[in-house]
Amino acid sequence: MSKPTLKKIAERLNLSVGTVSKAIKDYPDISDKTKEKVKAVVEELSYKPNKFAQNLRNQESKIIGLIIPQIVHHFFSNIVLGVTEAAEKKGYLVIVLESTESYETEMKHLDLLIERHVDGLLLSLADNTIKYNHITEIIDQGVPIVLYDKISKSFDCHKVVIDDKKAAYNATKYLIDSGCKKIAHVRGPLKPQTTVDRFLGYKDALKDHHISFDKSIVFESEKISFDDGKEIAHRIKKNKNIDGVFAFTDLLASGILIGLVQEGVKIPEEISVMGFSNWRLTKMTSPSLSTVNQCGYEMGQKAFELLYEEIIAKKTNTKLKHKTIEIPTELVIRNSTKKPA
Amino acid sequence: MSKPTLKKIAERLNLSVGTVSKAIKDYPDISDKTKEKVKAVVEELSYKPNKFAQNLRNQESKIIGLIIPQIVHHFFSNIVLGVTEAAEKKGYLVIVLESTESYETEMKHLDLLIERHVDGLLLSLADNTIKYNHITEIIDQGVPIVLYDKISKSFDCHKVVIDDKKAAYNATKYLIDSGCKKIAHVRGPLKPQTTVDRFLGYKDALKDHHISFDKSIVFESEKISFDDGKEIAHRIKKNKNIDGVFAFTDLLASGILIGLVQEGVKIPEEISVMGFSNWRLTKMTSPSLSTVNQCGYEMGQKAFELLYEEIIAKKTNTKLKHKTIEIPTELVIRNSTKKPA
DNA sequence: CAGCTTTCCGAAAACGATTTCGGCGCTTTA
DNA sequence: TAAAGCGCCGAAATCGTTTTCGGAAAGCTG
Repeated sequence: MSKPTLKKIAERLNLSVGTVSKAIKDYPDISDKTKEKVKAVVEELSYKPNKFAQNLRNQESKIIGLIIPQIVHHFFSNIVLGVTEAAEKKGYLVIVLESTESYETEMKHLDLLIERHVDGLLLSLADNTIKYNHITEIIDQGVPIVLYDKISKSFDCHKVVIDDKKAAYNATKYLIDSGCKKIAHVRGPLKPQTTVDRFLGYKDALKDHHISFDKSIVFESEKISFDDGKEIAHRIKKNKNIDGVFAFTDLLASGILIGLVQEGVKIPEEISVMGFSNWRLTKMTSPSLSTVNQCGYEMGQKAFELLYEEIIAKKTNTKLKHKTIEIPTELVIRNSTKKPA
Repeated sequence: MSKPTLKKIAERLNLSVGTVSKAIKDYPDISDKTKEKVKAVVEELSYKPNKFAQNLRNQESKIIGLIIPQIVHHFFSNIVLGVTEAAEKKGYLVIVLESTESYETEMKHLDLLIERHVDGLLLSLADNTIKYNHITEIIDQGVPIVLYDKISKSFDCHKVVIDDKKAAYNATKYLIDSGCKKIAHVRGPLKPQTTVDRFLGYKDALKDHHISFDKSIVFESEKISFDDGKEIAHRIKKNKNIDGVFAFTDLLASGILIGLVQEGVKIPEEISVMGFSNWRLTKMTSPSLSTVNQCGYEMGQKAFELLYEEIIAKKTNTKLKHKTIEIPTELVIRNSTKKPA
């Protein structure tokens, strides 16, 4: 009738619960004969150990927490997928919580997860997180944690990142190689590391190819919206010399692209447009948008694998050297950029 | 030092664990004086009850399971968000698992969640799920479950759906009202209820407005891809009379839209295009795509609320009449459709 | 003051699984 | 034959909380 337990199996076989438990887990001090008997009953009743009891006894939940800035976002939902699948393979389930880019909810959700005794945490910092006490506290408590995507160098743990600078460098280089002489950059807000790194990659590429950096054709978008992109497109068009645009992210890039098209600019003949992130929509604009692919799925996988290392290290009481892994990016060339000669 | 427990508080105050527990939970048989003393210590040590022990004792996990066809999808990730936030308000956390539209993984993941003793389940059926034994078993076990989006009428439980038929009716009606005389429909595969319902809504709208149904301008897309849409656009263009298209989903609709534009068709002057779902990208095509908005967030919220009812009903041993809630949709009119006179 | 009700608290039994420790009975060895 | 060894199993503590039941002490009545 009700759920089978060790006790019931034990009573049925005239054994003690301890013996049954050990038989199931193949302890060497149980004879093969009783092991067989026990396993037969286990099979028959399709016994599954009670997770609540296991959790309490073993002091582990086999659950990890994943804090994500916004789930409604192609890149991030891919991360969720990568984490979940990697975790499942090792017998872990995942609780996902949004920080909505807010420091307060980040803290609140971190607390919620700690309260639930998650075995580990995966965290991407909210944009307005500038104090890290809540995180160092967690580390001090000994809870395994891995940072991904938006990280900080202020503390020591495993990290997984996109090499934004290198990716931006390559994107800009591609524009140069395809003949662009005056390449504008549309960047995001000042603070987040990602916007800074992409800007630096852009700058480095110019420098390495002897194109002088021109501050006046670096546009800053505060809101990073599609409409913002359109508005910036207008300003770009006014500057007759610009023949290439590298945008901080696809949302902006697509706004710029559509904006330019609507103003009658020929893409890519007159202006090449390059985005960043490989959002789903980039395939569907016309012309389709060249961009940089960030593999969220892979990032999620790697992040979990590192976390798993931490968890094991904690169990076995070993200290780990913390590393920072870079997930490679790749250019996805579509029709918004000219082909190199 | 280590985590505070009831025992430690009890020892410190020379009380028994039972008393401390009851003091914290404001049992009437504890004097106000001891309650105060206990609560002071609780505050001081910032005691949090151990969830593992609570779970075991109370036989509840305060976790619900959410099975979703594909998380990497605007509509579904909004559902995740709606569920998570509603659950959080009631003290529940959510474990999200993908079925990837496969019957086998749906079963596997359901099992995984049951094993973890989730307090309830939210499920959207995979497309190729045709047997329901695994679900009726769960219902028989007494696990609260609510079906959302892709449901089946084969068994009795709370359900939350979009009224696809009505929504499709309204979308088609809008095309008719704006002057379209020959409206094509691009539908998905035969089986899923959603594609059938949308098709029926389309048909009904034609009938109510005395437009004869023409089987030859109903196109079926097996893969439901952007490229499929483009290919169908080609076929639509060949049929000189078609002046309106209602597509099963935005992905197809955008493929059709872009396909038609590339073939030189003027949108919406020559052909109006209407999508379904209000994907993010619909704002960004040119022209932007008119569509039907499905509010995933709201659906997620409602689904959890119903599940919560079930959970409470189970606790209090009451039987519920099961209902099916319809989440309203709305037309989002952009530039791919003519304005009604 | 006997008998009664309150008021307040403690003991202890759950919830199930895990693991240590010890011990019984049998075999081996000197 | 006594000592030592080994194979096999059980008892019991433990994880931390919840809740029932009972009982001691205090207050109240007639």
